[in-house]
Amino acid sequence: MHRWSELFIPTLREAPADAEVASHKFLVRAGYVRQLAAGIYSYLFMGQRSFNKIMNIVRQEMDTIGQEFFLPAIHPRELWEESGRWTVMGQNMFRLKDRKGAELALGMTHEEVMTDIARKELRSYKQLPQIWYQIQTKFRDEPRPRSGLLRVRQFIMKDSYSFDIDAAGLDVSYKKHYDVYCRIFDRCGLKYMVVEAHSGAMGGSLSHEFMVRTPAGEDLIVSCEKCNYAANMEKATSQLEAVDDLKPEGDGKPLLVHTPGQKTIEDVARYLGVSPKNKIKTLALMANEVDGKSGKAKPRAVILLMRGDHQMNEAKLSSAVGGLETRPMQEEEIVALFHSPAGFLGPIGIDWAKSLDDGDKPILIVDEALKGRKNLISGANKQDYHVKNVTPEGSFHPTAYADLRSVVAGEACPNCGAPLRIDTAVEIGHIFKLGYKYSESMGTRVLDRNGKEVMPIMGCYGIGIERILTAIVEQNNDENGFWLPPQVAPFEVVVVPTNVSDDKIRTTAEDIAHRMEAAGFEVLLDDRDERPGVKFKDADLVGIPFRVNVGKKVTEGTVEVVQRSTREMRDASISAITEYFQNLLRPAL
RNA sequence: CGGGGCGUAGCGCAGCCUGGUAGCGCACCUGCCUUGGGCGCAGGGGGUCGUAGGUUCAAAUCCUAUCGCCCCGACCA
Repeated sequence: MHRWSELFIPTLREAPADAEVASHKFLVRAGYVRQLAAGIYSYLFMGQRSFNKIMNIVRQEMDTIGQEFFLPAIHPRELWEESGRWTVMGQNMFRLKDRKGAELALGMTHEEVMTDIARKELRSYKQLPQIWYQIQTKFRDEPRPRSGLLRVRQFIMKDSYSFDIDAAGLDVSYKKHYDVYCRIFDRCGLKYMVVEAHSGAMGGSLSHEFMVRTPAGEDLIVSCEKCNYAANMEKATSQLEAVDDLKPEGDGKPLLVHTPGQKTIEDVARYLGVSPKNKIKTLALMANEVDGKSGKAKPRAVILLMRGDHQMNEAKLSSAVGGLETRPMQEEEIVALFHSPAGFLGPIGIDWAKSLDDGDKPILIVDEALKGRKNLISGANKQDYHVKNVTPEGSFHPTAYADLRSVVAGEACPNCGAPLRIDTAVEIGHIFKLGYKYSESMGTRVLDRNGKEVMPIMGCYGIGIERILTAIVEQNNDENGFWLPPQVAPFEVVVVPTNVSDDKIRTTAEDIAHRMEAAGFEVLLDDRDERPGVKFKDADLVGIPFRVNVGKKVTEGTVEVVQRSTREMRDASISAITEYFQNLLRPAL
């Protein structure tokens, strides 16, 4: 029997001053967690019970498609050098040395370790497919931990990895994860959405994120009001309304116009009496290209053209340039390439690369929204001058077209045309087709049915355990506290005798708690000698979905059952209390 | 890493400007009282004022350095 009087449930009347988001405030106030350092938390009794229940759900569902492992948290440097991520991960990886001076890292994720097992053990297509998973602590030295448990430096993740003989096999493993993730989040009582995600620079072909809408979220997701279209901001697109092109002026060839002192898009558009939609925005960047052979970084100019009223999206840019790092050009670099000061840049008159591999020539990437447009206005690469009659493919030739533009709320859904909305959200799960990256770099090979050596194709799949709890709290709270669904709550029912000095009330509460526990319910008996108000406030705070008030009505043979989420209160018969909760919590049985 | 803010009792805060050896509410302990929404009364315990150095007869208070935490931004396969 769990007696509140004997447990450590340190509830607080006030939240710590540095807690901002609801889940942080309430998980601390409810005595679930305590902070040890920035982004590092201790999980106390109530928190740990809840995490255990969440992990059990994850484990049960994952066991239907995969096998549970438990891998080390400490990894040798050499392993991460093989995949190339020892350097790629940079400051985000916690690193340490052992007494002999050997370098180690705390695992941020486990592709390397899993792949190491795979390459050493897997020999034949007959051993595939495999899905291996674990529930393990991950370490990431986040530049800025924040929002309580939402962005931390040590956290629990369920991560799994699939190995398949071919892309069709990966499709199956991927789909299995997709379905299992839906079941897991459904069982956790979450309202979530699945969005197409930016698959990164690592050659991944497909990726979905499982997102929970909440103001506390750090990610932006775009979704359609009408159809089921949903995508990460980094991936989202929209239908654009057609724009009327300007009429050609003069002979239709590029025409120099004097625009003294007019530098910004708005200035120029106003000065020339046109819409920014007919103006080309020129963004000048430098990318750091790493030479495959020498390993040396060399700068390469990357110029972007966008419609005047559009905003560039960093992640889309990153995809467009194959993951190269970019930075804005310095003034001297701009002058060197365009022979013009910033503010009057344009694509005309420069020898652009024909492809990304075209020597050292500057790269010109043009946003899809400019494809097919005519008679635009761009800078003239000359102080105080712009050019009219600029037409892609006619006046200049892009290296490539790409989607570079950030979607704006209210634009039309690419599927159905209804308005799109943009919300902040928390990522609770991510599934990802990895492809051959690790098989390739770390040398995993098996023989196919023809006896030929082939690389297995991989997928990786993650769920943030803490984020499930925090997302639920973000979704289910009011001014008094929060409520968890019974499947993930530390207790299903809290039994509250209003006055433990009253023998009848106390013994009835004891009896109810014992009978319910015997019937298989997770019950917390609040046997503290406190005033009812104190106990009710605490009961409301700590996330338990049902409360049984044992009070004066015991003389009538009844108690009150309160549903935390709705505040709905009903009388229930003391003698039939276990049946009451059977119907409520175990309806199938 | 850039910008801002904060470190005084378990939690929330005042005191600092104008130096004189630390206070309030809640929590905690004891007793009485009370028992349906954080009751009441009385008594009590607890703080090297983040740390180190400096100025001064005297530093929570002024100066310097440093550490930590929070927020905004950058970053986040």
